Amino acid sequence: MKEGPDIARVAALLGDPARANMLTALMGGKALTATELAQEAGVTPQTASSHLAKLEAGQIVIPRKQGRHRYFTLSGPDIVEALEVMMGIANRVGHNRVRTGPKDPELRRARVCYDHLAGDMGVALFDGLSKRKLIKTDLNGVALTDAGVDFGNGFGIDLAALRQNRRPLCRECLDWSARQSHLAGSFGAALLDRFYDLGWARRMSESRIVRFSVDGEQKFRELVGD
Amino acid sequence: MKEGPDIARVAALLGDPARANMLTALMGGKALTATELAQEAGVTPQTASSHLAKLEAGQIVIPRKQGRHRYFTLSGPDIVEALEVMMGIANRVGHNRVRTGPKDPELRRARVCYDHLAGDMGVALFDGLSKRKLIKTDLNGVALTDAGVDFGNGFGIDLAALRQNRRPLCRECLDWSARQSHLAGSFGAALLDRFYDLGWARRMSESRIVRFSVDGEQKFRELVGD
DNA sequence: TTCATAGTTCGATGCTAGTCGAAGCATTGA
DNA sequence: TCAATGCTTCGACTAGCATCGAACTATGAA
Repeated sequence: MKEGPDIARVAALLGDPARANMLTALMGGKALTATELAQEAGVTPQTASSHLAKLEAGQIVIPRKQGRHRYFTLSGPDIVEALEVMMGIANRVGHNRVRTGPKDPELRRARVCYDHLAGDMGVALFDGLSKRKLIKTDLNGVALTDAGVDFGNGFGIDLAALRQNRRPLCRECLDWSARQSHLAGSFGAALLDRFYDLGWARRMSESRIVRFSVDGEQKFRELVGD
Repeated sequence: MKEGPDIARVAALLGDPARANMLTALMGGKALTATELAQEAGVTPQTASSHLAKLEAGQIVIPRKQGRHRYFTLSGPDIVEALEVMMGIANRVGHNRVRTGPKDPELRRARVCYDHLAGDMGVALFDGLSKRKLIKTDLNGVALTDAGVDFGNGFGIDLAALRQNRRPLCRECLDWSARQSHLAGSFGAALLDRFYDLGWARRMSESRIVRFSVDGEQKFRELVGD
């Protein structure tokens, strides 16, 4: 190939299993150390180090030095978007991982995936909104229905503002614990924010766990029509 | 890696330069034969055949047999989306190709890129809309401004309908001939459709060339504020 | 039938990239 | 100063994969 890489270079960086595992781990939004990423990817620290060097050189991740740790984060929302789209493709064509997800039951139940709700409750949210016909899925993906727009506005979400953003309102994100879809996109993120604001749930510090209050979970169940 | 591939498998398929070239060629929306794709990728037919077999096995492309030709198309809009996102990333981090694009001057000037306008006129459209402040670019990408919404509706585009779709309204797509951005997304596609409807331009059959009428080009120039 | 074209399969080659063990820095804490 | 921890560099091994020449199949045309 005389012509340089371009897409191929980016895709190749995401195309190694170890690196892909690291990047999906980083989708949680939390900065992780090199050692943590090595564990996530299931490789030795040496190997991880070489992968991280490549990802850094390709500007897929950015490192931040703190004491004797190096914390890594994704270099931008476009990386998350790329990972989400490819998860969708992998899901569509049936390339599914054997991996069943985290062991921690709280993590399996409700956690943050980048900026939206994942885990069993994330899946329940997606299914509930579908059943109530507030979102609909077709060949192209997920979209808000008219009823969904009314619902969103009534729930305190400024849909007009969200639409200003390029980011799609709704997107399917494959849940790596439940292996079903949950709701991503700016609307998915806004919903989680409202859950926080309404006091239904709060994010545990230093972790991806989202913990619902008893009252909040009750309200959540009503919302998803349980 | 004990855990299976998932994203990595998809990304790896897009991560080879020859395959990436083929796929970008297919973004034009036109079905291409194996030989044409071999030329696009700059490899021998044998090599192309092996790549196409992989892409087919990974369900990235779908083949259609016709006479003694095999025509390939992308397996879905999500593939286009993935390619677009990765083009955006490659552009952001400065992984640009040396390749300067097609030689045919008509192709360089105005052509279809999947379903929107590319080439010099595509770039002019993007720049013109930016200059008139109908679209704005920020960290997250491109979005319609309020003025842009008014413009779109006035130009005969049903923005409300477009928003029903999950596909982002606006997206930057890196132009491989001009090496600058042109406007993709559902709004970009709708604009090109309007150009057709208004008789400003028409798509040449069996080619990606978009040919503007004299009058149409005049109107187009006014539109982009030249 | 004969020839030309489109495409694939096979086999050989050569290169790249992922992997890890061992050793080397660097930072922190005692 | 010494030890422990986090991370990287070096070197060696291996496997996989892209690549192409050559031969083969299939479709279509003369």
